[in-house]
Amino acid sequence: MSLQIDMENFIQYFSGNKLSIDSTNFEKFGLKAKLKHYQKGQQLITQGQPAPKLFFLVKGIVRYMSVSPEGKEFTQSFASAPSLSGSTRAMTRNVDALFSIEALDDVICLEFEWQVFFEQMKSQPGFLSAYNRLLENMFIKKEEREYAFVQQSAEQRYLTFLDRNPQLRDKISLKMIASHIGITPIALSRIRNKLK
Amino acid sequence: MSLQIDMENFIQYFSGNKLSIDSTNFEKFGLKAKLKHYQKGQQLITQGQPAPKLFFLVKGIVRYMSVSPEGKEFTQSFASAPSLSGSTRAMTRNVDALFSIEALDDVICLEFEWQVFFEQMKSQPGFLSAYNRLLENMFIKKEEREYAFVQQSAEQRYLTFLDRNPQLRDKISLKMIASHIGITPIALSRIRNKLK
DNA sequence: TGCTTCACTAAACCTAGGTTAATTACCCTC
DNA sequence: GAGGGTAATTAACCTAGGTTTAGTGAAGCA
Repeated sequence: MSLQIDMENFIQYFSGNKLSIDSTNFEKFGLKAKLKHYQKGQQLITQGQPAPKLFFLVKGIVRYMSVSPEGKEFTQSFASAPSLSGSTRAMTRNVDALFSIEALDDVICLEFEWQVFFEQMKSQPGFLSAYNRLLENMFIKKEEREYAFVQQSAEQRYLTFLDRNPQLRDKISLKMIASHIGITPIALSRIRNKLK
Repeated sequence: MSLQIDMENFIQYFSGNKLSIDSTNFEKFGLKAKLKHYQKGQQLITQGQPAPKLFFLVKGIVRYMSVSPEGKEFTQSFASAPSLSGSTRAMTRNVDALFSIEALDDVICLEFEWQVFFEQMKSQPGFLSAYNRLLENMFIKKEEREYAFVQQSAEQRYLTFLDRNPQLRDKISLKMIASHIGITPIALSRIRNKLK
């Protein structure tokens, strides 16, 4: 897989988010990106450590997860290629990451230094609007999740999850789904049993 | 309170968010804003209805709240002047609001049509960056809240709330705090009793 | 072939928080 | 100052989901 093709995907991705940049214009930017490969289980960023990087997933699936002081795992979200990935908080505020991003299968991605990326991109016409659009979407998703945690039962959250993420169904374990919807694997097993 | 002073606050607010616009530049924009007054209990936007407006709170406190199909209230958040207010989802996606915004005391605010506001502002140097910054902050807050709901007990969430919102403490009822941290007023009363 | 590890399930028991209902304490307004 | 609302508290009881422990089956490995 050539870098050229990856950049095409990247541009495509942003185009879908209403960013109009022609690819020649974009090429010089490509030089700043590293093409990386992560094996299943490896971490792209690590909880408690600086995470100044932005990733563009070309292939594979990742999971955002953190471990509480008491040792409980929580899965904030999943992301599958093609998509942008990284910790907004850690990148933009220059603080340590509150979660890790871990590869759920073999992952190929482009890696950018956020500060450099943002400095270069913010002058590109349309970039800031595309980034706004992205942030709005991210915010709206979190809002929906907040609502689900407070107003819905675990069973409802599980059904919603299945409904919205059919492509993940066979890729991730019950344990991960459970920690994403905020219950224990045992509780999810009970729910499954009840549903069938 | 003159409109002029309100615009000053508004500019000030954005300046704090790294937007540099000189006030003369801004004046022509001011003509598009309506200065509004809401009595305690009135709604700025209403759940289930279009909410294309952006508000700049000049005075007062509001609460974002929704009622579930089963009739349970949930308080998404509070906002006190000076700050921007509105439903990101409803404004930017042109859909009905999922929550209401209700005045908790007498509220004075500037009211903008989001579409017009955004169209005019997006060409102002610095505005898109300021808006990005705002969205990032909003997202990070929701992330923290998501984490709290999953990893913390109701008691911990209550203590965090008190800690972070000392200015709200005497302005809002126990019922509202309870519905904000995701429990019933009765449960919160028990927690208070246990704590004292 | 056995040994280990990990994913999932199942049963028994526990607890945080929900639900219902009663009680007090306030404000209102008439 | 008598009624009617609403806010907060308390107690009794209930339930969703957590915890502990045990068991099964598949995957990896010596």
